[in-house]
Amino acid sequence: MSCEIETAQSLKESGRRPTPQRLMILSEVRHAGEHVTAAQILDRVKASYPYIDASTVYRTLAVLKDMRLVSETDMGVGESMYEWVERERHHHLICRGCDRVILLDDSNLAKLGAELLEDHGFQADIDHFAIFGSCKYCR
Amino acid sequence: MSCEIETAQSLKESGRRPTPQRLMILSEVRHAGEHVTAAQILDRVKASYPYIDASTVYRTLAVLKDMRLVSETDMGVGESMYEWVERERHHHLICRGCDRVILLDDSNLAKLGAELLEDHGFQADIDHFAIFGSCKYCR
DNA sequence: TGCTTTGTTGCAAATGGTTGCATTTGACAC
DNA sequence: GTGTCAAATGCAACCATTTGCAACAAAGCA
Repeated sequence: MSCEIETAQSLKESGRRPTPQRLMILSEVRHAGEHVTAAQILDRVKASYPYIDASTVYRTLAVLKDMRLVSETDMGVGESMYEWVERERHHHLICRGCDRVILLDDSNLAKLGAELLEDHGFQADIDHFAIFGSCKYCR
Repeated sequence: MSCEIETAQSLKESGRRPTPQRLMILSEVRHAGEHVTAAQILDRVKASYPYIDASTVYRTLAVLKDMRLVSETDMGVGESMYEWVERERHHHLICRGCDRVILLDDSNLAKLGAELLEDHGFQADIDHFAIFGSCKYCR
């Protein structure tokens, strides 16, 4: 909960309040490496503030998702994975056969986004996709 | 539960059993119009067979999804929507602003699928995508 | 300063969906 | 038919997530 002044400002500007809870949560998401689950965030915030409730975590993540500061992705395990949206956008190809996860840079999906904009005037939020299928070894 | 002999055969061929429950469920999905929720299927099957359990519905839908006979899509409402996979594949663009749903034919996503196959040898199961974003009126 | 409005929280309860397990059923071989 | 075995079912318990609500706390305004 230190270098989040910028995000706090964005929250304020959209008529929301940068509460301590929210700052703790967003700091955790931001400084966790790749993907984190809501339960992990809850645990980590609880370490410094044990009174936080799971619903607050989920609600905050929804707000951050709305502001497109975090992405939520269903990677096929029981829970959603959350991630701070960095400048380097990426996606995942997930094999149903061997559960292998292949990293996919943004080029293919950026192309799709451009097409949707051109063909339908639709600005697609393609931040972090998980595409299921069969990898080359399992086909 | 009448014209499902063909599907029953496919079930058998993949070492699964075409049980009455499964036939009732798949008949409901097939003859419901576009998208149905698991709860709707459960209700409708219960009308003729009240002992059916929700878990059976979910498990059967998972099997049918596995066989790529139905698609499961998160359209942004709480529950997943299920749909019989017809020859005409399609997708949806969902506006976060006005909740408008734009029908999208398969061409753009088929192209993406072909690219993924070529670039990564990955056979993507792109049966029924829901892509969120902003429509031309809300941008 | 006090009053009101609005956003946020924590709690509890509900919801959608999954899982473990004992029991039942269907398919197949003898 | 009868026995065997794996697959499928129903039930109950469970898990992740959402919702309703009362209490509270900023922010805006008289």
